[in-house]
Amino acid sequence: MLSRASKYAILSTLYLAEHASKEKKMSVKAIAGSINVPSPFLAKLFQQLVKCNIISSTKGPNGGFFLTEENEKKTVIDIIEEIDGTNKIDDCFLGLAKCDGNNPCPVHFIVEPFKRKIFGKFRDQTIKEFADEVEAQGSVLFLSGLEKKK
Amino acid sequence: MLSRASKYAILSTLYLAEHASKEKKMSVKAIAGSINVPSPFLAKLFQQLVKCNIISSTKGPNGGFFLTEENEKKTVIDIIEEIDGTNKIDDCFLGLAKCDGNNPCPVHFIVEPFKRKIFGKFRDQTIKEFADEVEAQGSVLFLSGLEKKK
DNA sequence: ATATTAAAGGATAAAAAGGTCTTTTAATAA
DNA sequence: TTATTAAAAGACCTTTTTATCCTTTAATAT
Repeated sequence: MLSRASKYAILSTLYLAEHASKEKKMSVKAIAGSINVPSPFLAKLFQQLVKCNIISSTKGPNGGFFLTEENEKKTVIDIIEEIDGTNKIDDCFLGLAKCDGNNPCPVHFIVEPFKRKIFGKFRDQTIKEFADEVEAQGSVLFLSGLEKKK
Repeated sequence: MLSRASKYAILSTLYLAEHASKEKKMSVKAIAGSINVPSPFLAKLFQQLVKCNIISSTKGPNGGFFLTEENEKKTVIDIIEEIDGTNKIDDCFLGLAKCDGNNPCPVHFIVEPFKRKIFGKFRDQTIKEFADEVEAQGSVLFLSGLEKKK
């Protein structure tokens, strides 16, 4: 459903929202190390995210990545659409080119409500809101290994 | 979530259940043509499915693929596990290596009920039962294009 | 100003997934 | 028993995805 690339992008953007700020920018390496993602790959993804204004960066000493208030208003759907492309998000679970209520695949009516729910959340919650919820609920953002001490 | 290969395998097995029988075997080409799947690729998948006794085949004139009563008792999960491997089915939506109630990814509690529902169905319904339901509900099995006339 | 730091950019490599083709084997109809 | 048919087997090829590396550019601390 989601490519590994967009999973990385989502997790690291949420991580940025939680741990970085204009005053405390984070380097690719630090983030990649924290959430356990290959850093050169993440660097590429971040280039893309900066270009489309989902995250921000500055170069040089004390440079790094962070979110502006504008960035914080973006959504997870924005990330997915940027990385995976608009079209792929809503693909039929069984691969039918045209799958809808009139033309349902064998699991359409099970998958539909789930999609509605998760993409609704991804669309309606800002990154900031999402990150706050993640923090409040103690959700996990690192792919593997043990949590890094704060 | 599912590879294209296992999507093809599921759709074509359901198609077999509905349209083929010991008396009326179907060739790869016929099936591939009907559901709009590349036939050499489907041929490879069918080899695998025959080996693990999910579908059956005979060679020669009037040969082809069909389901025995034993085959009909297999499940969609059996197909997925054979094609994609046991492990991949239940992967975390956001790619966490270890994602569960104690260690939830940010969308765990949305994804969990969906997985429970769809994999429950895939596990508990036999291919035969599933195919009958598909037929009763008029679900679509062809990937693209128009339905072939019977 | 200059050295240093960290992102940007571009080129490439490795791996996985998806897809094709040709030869061999086995069943059967004639 | 032979020609024919259709699957089995195995070798390839292509595209996409994932991942790495090296050079350039731009901040900034000194």
